[in-house]
Amino acid sequence: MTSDLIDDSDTTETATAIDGSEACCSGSTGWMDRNTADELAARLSAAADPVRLQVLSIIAHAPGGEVCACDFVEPLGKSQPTVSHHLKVLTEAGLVEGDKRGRWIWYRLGPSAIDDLAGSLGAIVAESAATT
Amino acid sequence: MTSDLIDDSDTTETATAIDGSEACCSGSTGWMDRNTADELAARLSAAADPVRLQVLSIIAHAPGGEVCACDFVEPLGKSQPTVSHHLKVLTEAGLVEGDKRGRWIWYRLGPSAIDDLAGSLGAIVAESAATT
DNA sequence: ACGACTCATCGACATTCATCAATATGACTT
DNA sequence: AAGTCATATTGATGAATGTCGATGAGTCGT
Repeated sequence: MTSDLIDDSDTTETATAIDGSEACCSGSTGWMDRNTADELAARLSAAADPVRLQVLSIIAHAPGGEVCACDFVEPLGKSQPTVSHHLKVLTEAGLVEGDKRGRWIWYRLGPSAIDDLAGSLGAIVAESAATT
Repeated sequence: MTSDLIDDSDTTETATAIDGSEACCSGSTGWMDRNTADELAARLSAAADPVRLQVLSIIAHAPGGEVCACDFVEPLGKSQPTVSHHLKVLTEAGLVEGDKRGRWIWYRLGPSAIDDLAGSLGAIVAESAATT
């Protein structure tokens, strides 16, 4: 096993912070541990849906940056329960926030949540530049 | 319907380029159409998996930016077919590329594919700054 | 208080997906 | 040619997910 062209001892020792402890220098010496991967994957999964991406886009294009929940149903062509479900997923991921004002709920983009997500993605390849 | 506090005529006319034609000014006037959302969601879904994120991270941290396929099995703790499956998904999404050299296949990150993905995500909120 | 309206929840269903064991394919070695 | 090794494919299975109809939980106006 292990192509034997890379003989850096035996594998599996590279993943750090498996026991929950932070990596020493905050930059992390090894590759992404499972806990971090699970967390990032969960946030990415919240965004990796066409309907939810459209929701985010609609909010981003709305004057004032706010959209009433009821105004998603018709443009998306999905039922009200389905839209409600997607808004819940986005909210739990922190990608959007909802303000209940009277009878309506106004949704806006979570503060820098999408940018943070994009940054986390870019950080993976950023490590590559350092190693290469 | 439609909170009637936003009375910009009737909805559903905002989505452009549904018939495949590009938006006029490349900046797109309306929100993301379904085709674009499907495509972005597909690429994001390829990255939205803990095992595949670890694969990307392992490659990014590898000296030379290349990793033999066989060197994923042990660190990931997944079976060889499972790893092969994930590498296929990542390859089809353009996130990684594989070079078959002799008996082994060496994987490296796709050229700027991850950055493009992160950029597409950031572009959503970027539209928001323009509208707000 | 009643009715109308907005949104969330529940139950059900179909689809997709991650995973593995078994097997096939292809490449190098002897 | 036979054997060994690396990777892909197949088939099966259990879990997660997107979707909707029906219903419930609040909120406003009359």
